[in-house]
Amino acid sequence: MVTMSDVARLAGVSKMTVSNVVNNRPGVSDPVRRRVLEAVQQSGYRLNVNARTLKAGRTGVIGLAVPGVDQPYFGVLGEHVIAAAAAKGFHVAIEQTGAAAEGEAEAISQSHRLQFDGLIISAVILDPREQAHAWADFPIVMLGERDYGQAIDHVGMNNEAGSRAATEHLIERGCTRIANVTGWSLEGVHVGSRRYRGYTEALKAAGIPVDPALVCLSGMGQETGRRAVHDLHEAGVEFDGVVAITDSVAIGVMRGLADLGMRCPEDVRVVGFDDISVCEFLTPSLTTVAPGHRWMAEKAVELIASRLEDPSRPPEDHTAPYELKVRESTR
Amino acid sequence: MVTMSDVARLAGVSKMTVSNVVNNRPGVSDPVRRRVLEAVQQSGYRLNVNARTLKAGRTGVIGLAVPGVDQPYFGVLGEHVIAAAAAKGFHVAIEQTGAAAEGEAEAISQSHRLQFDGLIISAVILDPREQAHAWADFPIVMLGERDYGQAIDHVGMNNEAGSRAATEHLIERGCTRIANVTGWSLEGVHVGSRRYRGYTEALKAAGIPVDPALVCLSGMGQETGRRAVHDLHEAGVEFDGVVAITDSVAIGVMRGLADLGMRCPEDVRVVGFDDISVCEFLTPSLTTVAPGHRWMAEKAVELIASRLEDPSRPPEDHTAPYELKVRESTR
DNA sequence: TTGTAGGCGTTATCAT
DNA sequence: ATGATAACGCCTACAA
Repeated sequence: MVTMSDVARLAGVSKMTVSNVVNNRPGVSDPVRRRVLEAVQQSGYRLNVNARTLKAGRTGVIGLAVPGVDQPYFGVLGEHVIAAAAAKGFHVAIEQTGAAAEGEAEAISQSHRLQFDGLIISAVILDPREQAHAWADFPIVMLGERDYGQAIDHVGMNNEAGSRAATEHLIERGCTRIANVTGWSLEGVHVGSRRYRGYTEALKAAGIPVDPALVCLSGMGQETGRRAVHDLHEAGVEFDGVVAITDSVAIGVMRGLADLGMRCPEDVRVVGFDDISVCEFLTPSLTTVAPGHRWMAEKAVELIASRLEDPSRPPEDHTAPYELKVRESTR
Repeated sequence: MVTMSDVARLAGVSKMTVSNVVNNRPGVSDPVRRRVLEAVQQSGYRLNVNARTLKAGRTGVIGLAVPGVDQPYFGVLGEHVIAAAAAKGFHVAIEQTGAAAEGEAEAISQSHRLQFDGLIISAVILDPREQAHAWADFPIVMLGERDYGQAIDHVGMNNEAGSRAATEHLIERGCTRIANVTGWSLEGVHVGSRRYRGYTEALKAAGIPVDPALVCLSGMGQETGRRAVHDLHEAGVEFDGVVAITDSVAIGVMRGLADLGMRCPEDVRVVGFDDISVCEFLTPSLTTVAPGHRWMAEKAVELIASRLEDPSRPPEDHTAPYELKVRESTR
């Protein structure tokens, strides 16, 4: 490996001067600078970031813990986090939690404080307050939920408002029997319960009673959406609209409708959440709530960076703007 | 930050003994070991991986350079690479190249050799041979293409055979006017030209002439697939089957067909490539070539690991098994 | 079994 | 403007 010392010898200067040139610091005369750059070229020298960060006490790597990058939503999120981090000179190491509590706890407490300058975590299961002891002044940004009691940096989206807007939209379109195909549970604070709340608020505001038969606890995947529709059908439940917890679930729902010969949007209107890129190209294209991925990613990286600069800064809580994208599935 | 010295002082031993205990090395008496572990507990000491790897010259991080994790195919690939790497004790840092030559060259030559133990790169544009000088004995695995002249470790899929199987399948189904919606160019060695070749082979074997009017150079996204269908239609070209270069393109194609009131599979049969998870849930579900993501990911990580152990090992070239998944779009 | 010395590649600090 | 020195936290090699 070519080191600064090698370059220094080659250029006939000291290590320090090489360091100054390589890092574009002032206080080096033009001739010397030229000589050093030439030596760098010749030797093929590359800065050893590891050594640099050892000195700085930083690694330059931000961890991003998500359930799985194979899920389109997290893929898109990852894309934006990587871009935002790159803009600030950070690399991103992606950790997969498998949407399991152990995976998430692992991601937080295990080895990360050792390798990463900060962690952006999209916790699905874990209540991070339970893990508070594990990180103590290590920069963590929670993504996707709120209600962490201001104890921790957080970037969320407005789940209630988004879900409520989606439901109101269906009501405006004339739906009266609107199903909510949501996550695993309505208890606690998580995506499912939040979005369910938005759903019920919209119904109540419109004077429509909440019918438990229309609420499907299904999970979060495509297959679960499909099964939910089959279940509703088999139970003889009538419905003319579906608010799905995510686009993936909505896609499953649309597929389930097709299985049963129900047309979308003529018989049943469907709205999703996330605005993954395939939505626009489905037939029918899928109406959805776009949660401002880029906005969230940039804010999250910003929070990590600012906490590194000032570890004592009080926690901040940000909420991304959302937008309802109306497409054919609710025409 | 708590260092080994701190722990050593606390336990009343030397740094070295702490190091030995922390790394589970033999040659430490039980009482001392216990005392050290206690001190570690009390102080909250964590090993500084950075310092260790500065010494060892390794970081334990493998880079994965892909066009973008927001593309479903690369999301799935990333998922498997991360899992395979984790099984061998590596972290994965994902780099995005944006499918641009600069991005790819950057990913290879710029700073990575400094941070990563190896790089798995899915090069879309770049011919890596042109960059050969840039890495010299840095473990790189090329993903997705072949014909790198055995100069470099490579894990590919059988693009020709897969595409040929897809085309043959359409022929068997009775299609006679089969379009190929492919990448940017038919020249050179890349996914587009490879799969185009498989397409032509199948046609020739069946005695069907290759009609240039049926070959659409469109790009790689959903939108480009849709536009290709519109273009064919506007040009008055008749077709009853489409071999799309990727599932994303195929999804665009299906959407384009819907735009124009053409039914799939009744009027036009469509087959994709990649087997991204949404295929199964589309209406109609999409027939596609599954390229063995997991197999490729595991092999790639294996190659990095083995090259780290033996840098002089000759380059290997592996080809993943593929499988045609027949679904409704070609019924 | 335990400790000491030296160095990995870089940078901050202080001299020159 | 440039250089010498001493860290950063750990590990290898050797000494005790």
